[in-house]
Amino acid sequence: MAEPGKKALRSWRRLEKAHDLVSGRIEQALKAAGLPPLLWLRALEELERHGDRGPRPYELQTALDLEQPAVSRVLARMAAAGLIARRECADDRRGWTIATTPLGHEARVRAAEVYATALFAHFLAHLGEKQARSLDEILGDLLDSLRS
Amino acid sequence: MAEPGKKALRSWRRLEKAHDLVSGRIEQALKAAGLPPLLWLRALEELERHGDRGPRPYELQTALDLEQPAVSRVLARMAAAGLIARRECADDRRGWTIATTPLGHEARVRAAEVYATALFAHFLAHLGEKQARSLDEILGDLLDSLRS
DNA sequence: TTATTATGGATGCAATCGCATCTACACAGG
DNA sequence: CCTGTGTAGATGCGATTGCATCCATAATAA
Repeated sequence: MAEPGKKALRSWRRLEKAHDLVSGRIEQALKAAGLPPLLWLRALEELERHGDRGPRPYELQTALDLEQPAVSRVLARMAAAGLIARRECADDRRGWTIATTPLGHEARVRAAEVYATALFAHFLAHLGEKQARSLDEILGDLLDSLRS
Repeated sequence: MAEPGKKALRSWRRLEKAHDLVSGRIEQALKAAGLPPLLWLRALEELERHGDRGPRPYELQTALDLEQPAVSRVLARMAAAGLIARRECADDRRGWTIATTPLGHEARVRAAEVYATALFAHFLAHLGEKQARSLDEILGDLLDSLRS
């Protein structure tokens, strides 16, 4: 193939920079509001999605795309903070199921709000309708291609 | 303003994921080749750009977009690895100028090669010419808007 | 049953980062 | 010359991560 082209190379640098800037600002907004980091929000959202019987840690691993030790520690911290609770798992005594506490639910609601606001302020507000659609499509194709 | 729109929201998720996937793979390629991480490569490239009289640490800070302590430590590690050398700064005895060693130069060349190959394999090869141009433009506008 | 292997989770260790702080030198003003 | 303020860098601390390892239980097979 011919030279990658400067535009293409530059697009990667820009993607990196945009990611760093936006996620940095969102993280900062959460911290400023006295809320847990994005990762915890993701975990709480994933819990909520599971209905009555909370998921097992290993299920979160794929959903959050983390290494197993990372999951173990995040959950330990969240439990220590009172946002989740360990529930005995009847059919497998090695593991446990994750239950959201009322405190955890409240944190999730507030964090989601702050997150949405920050994401809008630091990303969505800077994109036109057409640009957003185009970006979504290009990145969707890219991800498909990367995973195949 | 109206609802952000699902496409727009999704585009952020996708940008995050694409960034994580691609940078993860590049980092992995460097490690597999026994080479230092991306950050070191960035630093070495920045040094090369400076010509004869190497830059001061604080100059790298803005170029690499790092916190000051991070710069201090990266440079300490790179010096320990023999890739750079501290040179006394005649006109300011608080600081020093950074000099690339032959070893550092060689590492930069090899890392740049691996980096380019990995970036192509894990990013550029998955983008069409038109998509790359569009991505570059959208992200360029976004960054301009974010920084203003 | 018992031995083997696989799997869910936890933990020890080294490396790294953000934040606050600290030291040393520079550059004023008096 | 001396004192106060600013700036270049380094360092201590707590938090987090990746990697390897370890423990306990499950599942399978002999």
